[in-house]
Amino acid sequence: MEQYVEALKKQKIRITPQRLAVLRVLWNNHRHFSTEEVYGEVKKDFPAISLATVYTILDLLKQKGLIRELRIKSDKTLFEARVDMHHHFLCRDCGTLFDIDMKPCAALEAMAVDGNVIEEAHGYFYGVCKKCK
Amino acid sequence: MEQYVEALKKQKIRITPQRLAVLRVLWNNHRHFSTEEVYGEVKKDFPAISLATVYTILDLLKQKGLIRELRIKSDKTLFEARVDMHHHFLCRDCGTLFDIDMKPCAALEAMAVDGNVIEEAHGYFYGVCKKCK
DNA sequence: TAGATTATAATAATCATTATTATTTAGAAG
DNA sequence: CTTCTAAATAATAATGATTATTATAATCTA
Ligand SMILES: [Mn+2]
Ligand SMILES: [Mn+2]
Ligand SMILES: [Zn+2]
Ligand SMILES: [Zn+2]
Repeated sequence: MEQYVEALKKQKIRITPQRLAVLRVLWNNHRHFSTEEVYGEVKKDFPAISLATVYTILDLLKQKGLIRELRIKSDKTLFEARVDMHHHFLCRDCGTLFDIDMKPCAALEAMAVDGNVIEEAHGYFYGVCKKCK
Repeated sequence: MEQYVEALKKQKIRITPQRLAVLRVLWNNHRHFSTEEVYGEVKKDFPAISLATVYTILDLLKQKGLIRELRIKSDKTLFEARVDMHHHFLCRDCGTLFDIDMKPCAALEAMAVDGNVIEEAHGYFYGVCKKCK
């Protein structure tokens, strides 16, 4: 309860029940959520919340670095609690989406050496997972 | 002229002026195109073409592996002629999008060893390019 | 050259996301 | 604790990229 308040205060974000609820959903479930899914979860405890508000809050939390945005599935944007660098694998058979932890890739170093500044790196892998194979 | 026909035949795709025109745009310009941009280019030589047709053709060419699809910019899908593995950098200042050539990352090997089959790998990098820095 | 199959053009529909705005709320100041 | 102002929310409309529909036209096989 208090950890969410702390996190928002640290980013100088006003404390509202809606924001706490959204943050709680993502931090309590280490999965990848679409906006609609977050909306569905939050509504359980907060039936009056508006979908537009969920969109706004997710965008805010992303800007402040409290959550991360994903664009691996064609249509919908996804969000997750993990903000450390990791990548994603999407199985084209079962549709499962899972995290991939990897060491900093050599390519990143090369870019930096070349003079560019990399602030974000997303590795999106598509294929067939070991279960489906 | 003949190379486009060859490419389509090899994939058992019916030859139509519209398909040749779309393929020509991408193969003659090594850039990243939105669907609207392809549409604009094709219309110069083919004023009667429909935007919906361009969407359909781009999807077909992608399925057949003749072109590649990109989803690094938030809203619009991009397409390009290069189908070999390479990655992309998007500068948040000037908006420039450029290719990054890199050796197969160690992460790919790790995935394969773990039993998954990777069919596609997209590295999306966001930051500030050397010009803007 | 004919005829079945497939593609195109025109247009409507979809649907995720964003914009708008009246109302409500958070939090600072007294 | 109460007041006040800036900011947030709810409700809803608008946007815009993509997809679906369908009548017409073109491809290509035999
Ligand atoms: Mn993840
Ligand atoms: Mn490229
Ligand atoms: Zn699978
Ligand atoms: Zn730049």
